Amino acid sequence: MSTSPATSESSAPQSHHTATVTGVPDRVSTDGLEAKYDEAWQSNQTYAFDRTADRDQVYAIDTPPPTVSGSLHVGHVFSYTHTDVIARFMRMRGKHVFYPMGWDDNGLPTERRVQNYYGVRCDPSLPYVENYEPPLQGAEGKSVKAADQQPISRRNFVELCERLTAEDEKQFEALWRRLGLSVDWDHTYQTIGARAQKVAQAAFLRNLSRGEAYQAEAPGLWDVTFQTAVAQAELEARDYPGHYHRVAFHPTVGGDPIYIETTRPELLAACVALIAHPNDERYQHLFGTTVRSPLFDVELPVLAHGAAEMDKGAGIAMCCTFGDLTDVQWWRELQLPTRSVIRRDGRIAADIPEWIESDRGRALYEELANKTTFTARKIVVDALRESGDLDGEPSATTRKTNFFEKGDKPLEIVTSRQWYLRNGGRDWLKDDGSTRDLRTELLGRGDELAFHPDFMRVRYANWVGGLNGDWLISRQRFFGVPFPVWYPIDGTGEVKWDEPIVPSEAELPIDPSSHVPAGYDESQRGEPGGFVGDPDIMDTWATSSLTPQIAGGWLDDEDLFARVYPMNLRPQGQDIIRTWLFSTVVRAHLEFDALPWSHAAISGWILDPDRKKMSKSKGNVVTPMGLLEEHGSDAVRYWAASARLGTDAAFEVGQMKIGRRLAIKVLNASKLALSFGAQEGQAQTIVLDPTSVTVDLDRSMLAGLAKVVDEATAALESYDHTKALEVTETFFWTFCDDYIELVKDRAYGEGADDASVEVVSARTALALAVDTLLRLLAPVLPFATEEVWSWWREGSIHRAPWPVAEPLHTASGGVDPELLTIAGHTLAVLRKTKSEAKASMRTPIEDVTVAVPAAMQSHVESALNDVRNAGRVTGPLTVVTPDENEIDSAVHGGIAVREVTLGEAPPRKKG
RNA sequence: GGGCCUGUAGCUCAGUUGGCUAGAGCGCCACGUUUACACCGUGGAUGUCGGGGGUUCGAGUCCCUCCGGGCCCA
Repeated sequence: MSTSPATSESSAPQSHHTATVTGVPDRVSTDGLEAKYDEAWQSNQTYAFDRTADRDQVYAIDTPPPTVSGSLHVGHVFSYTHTDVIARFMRMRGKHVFYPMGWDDNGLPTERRVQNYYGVRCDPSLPYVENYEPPLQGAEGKSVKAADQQPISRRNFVELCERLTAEDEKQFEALWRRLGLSVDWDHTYQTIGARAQKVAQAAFLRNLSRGEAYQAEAPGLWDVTFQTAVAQAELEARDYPGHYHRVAFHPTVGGDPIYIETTRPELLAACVALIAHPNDERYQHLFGTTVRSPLFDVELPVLAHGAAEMDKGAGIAMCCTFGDLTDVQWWRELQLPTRSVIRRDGRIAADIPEWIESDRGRALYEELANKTTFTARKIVVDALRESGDLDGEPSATTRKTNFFEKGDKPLEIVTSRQWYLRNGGRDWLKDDGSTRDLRTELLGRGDELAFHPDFMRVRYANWVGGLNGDWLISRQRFFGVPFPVWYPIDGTGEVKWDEPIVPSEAELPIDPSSHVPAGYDESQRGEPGGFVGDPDIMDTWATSSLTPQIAGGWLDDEDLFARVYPMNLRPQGQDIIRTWLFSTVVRAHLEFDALPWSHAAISGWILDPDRKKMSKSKGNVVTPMGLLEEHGSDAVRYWAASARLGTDAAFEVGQMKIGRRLAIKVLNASKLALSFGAQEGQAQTIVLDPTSVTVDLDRSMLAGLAKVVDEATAALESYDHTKALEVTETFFWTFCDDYIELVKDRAYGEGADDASVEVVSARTALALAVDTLLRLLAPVLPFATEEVWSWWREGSIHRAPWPVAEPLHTASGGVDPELLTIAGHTLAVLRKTKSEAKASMRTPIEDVTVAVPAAMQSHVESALNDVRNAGRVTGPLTVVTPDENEIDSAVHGGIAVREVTLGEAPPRKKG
């Protein structure tokens, strides 16, 4: 290995190289290569980014930051390998690859883990404590009760997070290094780190100043467990068991009761109207009239709205504040009153609402106050049953209900003041009265982005087209990036939410719970005439949507940023197109009016043998490190690289074994191909001069190789690593099984010193082929190819130029690549006669007649000497022309042995 | 209910704008330890291309329909 700092080798044609073969071991092995080359690559800075490179020479990758508090699984290894293959290809193409790695330590998983590990809880109202030491260390597994957790400031909490995740990061990095990711480890970032906070806060303030971020008091989805608002992108619809209750409402003017069916009778007190479809014949006469609710006796209008489903339940629904999103729609479009009864903790509000006037209604409500929805439901249903307003008994049903993806209780809808970021989900009427169609603009960005595979574009378009609101970015949690705003408090103690005080960008990052806005001092916090910090934090995606900016040095290192942004590639999974990919496009579009990257490579899932998505809960999850140790990194990479982008792949140990075999074959075949001219224990010089290749069979092989180079290059250029691997691998096996076997004898010649043209032709062709094949395989098998490279070349193969077909085309002198195929078929039929005679391959053929279709005869003739040697033909080999009807071209191209006389196999050597 | 992907050998998958007799690897069977390789080599067998219909001289490929699997959105 060269110890000089890595630079790209000159892209001079490989023909000018003279290589000295010195380090071929007696026995080759893939074992230990990972540690050996990880260290070499690190000390040689093989993957260091050259930050003097201009933008057009740079290939920048916006790597998905894995969640550090989680654990890496096989799926990570799978998709990260796809990215690394492209990174290595681009690097060999002469690009300066910017390939940083991030750690996602922002968000609920880390928050919970820090709480349990250290026995603490974040309370932003507390002051920062220097040199804080938590009560517990490594209490993981035992869940610490909330009451026993020590409350600490947000800054202390973040510090503990960084302390805990530092360990995780080390483990993650060790795995990535062992896998052979060509990441520049000097460029790492964290999503809760100071830089990320600064970028997230600055981007937010810019959004705010342009009117892209705004606050609104609005009904929204709310998780009662985590007590935070939840965005559309975090929803998950799940089947949830419930019961239909048929409940009677009574017309104010008297008459037959009207029955509705509801799954949420506990919301009866929050009912604001009954609503049916305007075309529903059954309810025409009721529109415009009023009814009284049972138990609570509240007078309610009967209204018509198209969103009422005629074929569902009774066709008429009770509209509450708020049972579901349709209730919100009705509330907004029909200007209905707001009658909330559910608190943010999911319990029924304590105070008796003023709209309930009857004594029995108020008495019943008192029973409900402070109860959970579950208990409240029982009370209401019992009361309905008693009053006779429940028709029949509740009937079981299953319905789709919205859940927070990390939660396990159905979401409620509560009204709260929240921050929103415009994302095209809602019409944008600007202050000056003009409108902006952000949705169409963002759909256009989706069209602009090159998705691999292309059909993934549809998922983006469907999501953007289906958005029903702006992006809710505030969360009522404590751990995360705080909103960098304060609010003035007027003389009466009223908080002026509409007049946020913002810091300058230079002050960022700030925490409004401990920093003080300019012009105030700490004593004024929370006081009339003073200020109060925004208590909320940002949605983690509000930071994660800025990874290209965070990794690229935006606002801190504008020189770097100009060289790497916008980036070239966003690799990720298909599940987060709606979140990570889309939100990143939104931020880049708003801030820079451009895409954040030009390509998106979407990897599929790993499925277990039952074709189910592999998951931890299945219990049989293989640890990635164990996998790499068992099979070797090249082998695991081979398995990953065998699966196309966008396609789910089976977890297949068999495929890894094939990869391992390929890696070992690369070592062994290269060892042979490079050592024909070697003297025992001496260095051997190989001149990689294509003009030395003079024999037609050798030229034919190079012609085939040239085609492979073209195909593999074209495939990788279009992000089809599978195709590139397949054509390369197929050729490599032909090279081993046919070409090497055919030329072996000639390449040995009369010994190492034999410099006859035929011998030199074979040796040179072998070396050129090894040189080319190693480069073609280097992105998938970085370790084995680097090992071979170290035997005879300078520097790292991973900084060597990607092969080009032109010199190989020239060297082939126009010889048909089919020649090798046909010579291979001829050798195969000779082997077949021995195999069928159950004879050793060493058995000499004393006399043989081979039928060769006329069109192929000249090719057979030109390779005849090599064919004879490889087939151990010691006597006459007669070529005859078969009749048309005798030719079976499906078998060995139509070549067949007619008559054969086998000799006596030489005696076995002693083992 | 809408959208997207998918169904090819026992298994995992290729199969280009429709074009000769549908391929590969694994596994399986038989043979063979030849100075690169037993973590090996050589040879062999293996198909209702999910079903049905249509377009075409010709369909694994295009169209319709049905069935199965997966994902996303209602």
